[in-house]
Amino acid sequence: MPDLSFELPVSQPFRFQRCLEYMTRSPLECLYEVDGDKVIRLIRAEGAAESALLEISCPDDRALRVRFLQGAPQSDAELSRIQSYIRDWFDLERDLAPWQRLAEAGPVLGPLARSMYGLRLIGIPDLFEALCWAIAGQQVNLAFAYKLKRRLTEAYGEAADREGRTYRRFPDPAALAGADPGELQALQLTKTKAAAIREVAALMQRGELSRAALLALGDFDAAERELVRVRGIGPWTAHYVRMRCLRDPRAFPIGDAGLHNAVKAQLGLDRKPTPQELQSLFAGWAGWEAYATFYLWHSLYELKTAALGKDNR
DNA sequence: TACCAGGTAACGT
DNA sequence: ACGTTACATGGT
Repeated sequence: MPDLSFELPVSQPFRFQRCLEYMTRSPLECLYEVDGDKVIRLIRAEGAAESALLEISCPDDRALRVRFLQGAPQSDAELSRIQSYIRDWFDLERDLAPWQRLAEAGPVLGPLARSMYGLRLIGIPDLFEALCWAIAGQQVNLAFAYKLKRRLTEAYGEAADREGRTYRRFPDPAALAGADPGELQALQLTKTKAAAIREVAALMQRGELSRAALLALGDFDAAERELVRVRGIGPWTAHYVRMRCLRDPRAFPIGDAGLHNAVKAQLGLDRKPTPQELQSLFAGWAGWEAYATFYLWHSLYELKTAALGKDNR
């Protein structure tokens, strides 16, 4: 196969390694492989007949280099959709300079914004994957959420092998719309989560719910109202999807337990912050709530790895 | 055993 | 429109 590749430019601030650090936060991740300075992922462009295995690297922090390891786009439209997917995944279109200035200026996020310089809000461009990930993650710790995602993916997703490794794609709605509820519960999803995932799958399969349609509403609050109509999707899940899939910079899952823990740690509180405290804290980052949340989430992970490093010494 | 985890629905007032 | 409560399930 000819060496098919393309580049996607990105403006500063951008540090590919920082993004990879975020992406390796869980050894249980099953939808991509981070190998040193590159990521490998199986992707299917919307409407494409076959999936493509892509390798993404970034030698100079100025442009992502994307190489097709398997499969090739069958048309310009297909190539363009793959490019959009990757721009979306790494939030390449965003001008991060205003965020960097804003965050660095304050006492709470200043140190974080400097140590995480160039970290982009890693997205989940596929709406079905984003919703299922959020639903799986409701009220459970992250490790267990990853296990649920892995079981769903291994049971219902497509796989491709290369050089002795297996790469998987999150299941399509069609695969889960008809899934047996008992079978989903056997994966340790609760009844509520199983039902919510089946409902989302059915809606998407019937074309009654799509990322394009949500974005076409032109208003993230309207998109949220659509999402919340589905039983099993509440405000947290809706904001999570606004943040990581719809790319709403103002998404703000204010009830999130991890966010509470992160704010508690950053402010040195002996208790979790109240909603009022969160509101007034985030008022300082108006317009960038999603990035503030993302950086705070990641600060928790850095705290944990720092603690582990100390134990291992 | 109790409590928590990147919540939600149902039901009170 | 709000505040409370029941619920579900693995991890620590």
